[in-house]
Amino acid sequence: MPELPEVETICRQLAPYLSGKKIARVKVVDPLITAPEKARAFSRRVNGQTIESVSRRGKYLLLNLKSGDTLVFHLRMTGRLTQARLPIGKNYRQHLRLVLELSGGSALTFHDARRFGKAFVLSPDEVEIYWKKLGPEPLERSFNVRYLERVVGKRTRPIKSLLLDQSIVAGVGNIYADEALYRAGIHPERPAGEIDSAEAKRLAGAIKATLRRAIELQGSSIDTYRDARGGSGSFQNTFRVHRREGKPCPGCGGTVKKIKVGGRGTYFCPSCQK
DNA sequence: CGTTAGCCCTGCTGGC
DNA sequence: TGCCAGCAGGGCTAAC
Repeated sequence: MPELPEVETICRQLAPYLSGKKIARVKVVDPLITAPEKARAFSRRVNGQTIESVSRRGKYLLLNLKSGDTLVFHLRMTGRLTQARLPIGKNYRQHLRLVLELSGGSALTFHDARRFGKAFVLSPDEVEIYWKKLGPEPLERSFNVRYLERVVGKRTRPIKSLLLDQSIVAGVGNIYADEALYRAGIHPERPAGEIDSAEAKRLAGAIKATLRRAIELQGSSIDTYRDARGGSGSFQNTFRVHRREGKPCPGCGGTVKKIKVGGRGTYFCPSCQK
């Protein structure tokens, strides 16, 4: 469930930690994490490489290698990237999936309880193709009212499903879709095409404001999320509706409801969101 | 093309 | 108290 704010937090921490360091050794503890690429092929492309910079695209964390290749991580539900020292301690090995041993005795570890997470390498050509499938970054200018009005078009799917679609906008997940829709006063099941321009304006603003605030608070630490230094975010303390079923809506005092939208647990206030 | 359902995984929750 | 079915969900693919 790490979404844009969580990956951004990790990215900002890892940038100074990893930049300029050399990957001295790769240990693929669980080959499922690099699948379908074989652990050996993965290691060959990463081993000995220098990390030039660290960046983010949507929910993907990117290590830009000197070879021109990009080492891509996706944390999915329970993935964790952590700054570590060598050797990796015994009680640190539960759910350990991948270790990048770095020059100078430091390391980057990848833990993942549910094994949904991914690590893979893309060539410059592949990167270009890959990012084309993703929508704009929600915090950039290109994501605005006009864009939102255009993509809702005459689509019939629920607006929340549209927001979760990474080809529409990159980085919004279940938490921030719920919170942004609440902030915009829009019901998550509203057919996207019914969103008018005033609502589109509110929604674009709500998405940006929600993500910006979440980044300031270093993300939401619910379930297993921790940042690259093992720390917690605090945006979860400001949730208006997400995971607050049965609790009072901070706006009207009514009761927050939980439904399923596109197979995802969805929280909203029936009286504030129309 | 647009949309939806099912699958991958395993720790945790809720019901009995 | 102990057990276990079922839930959680991001992104991909298949199917409609």
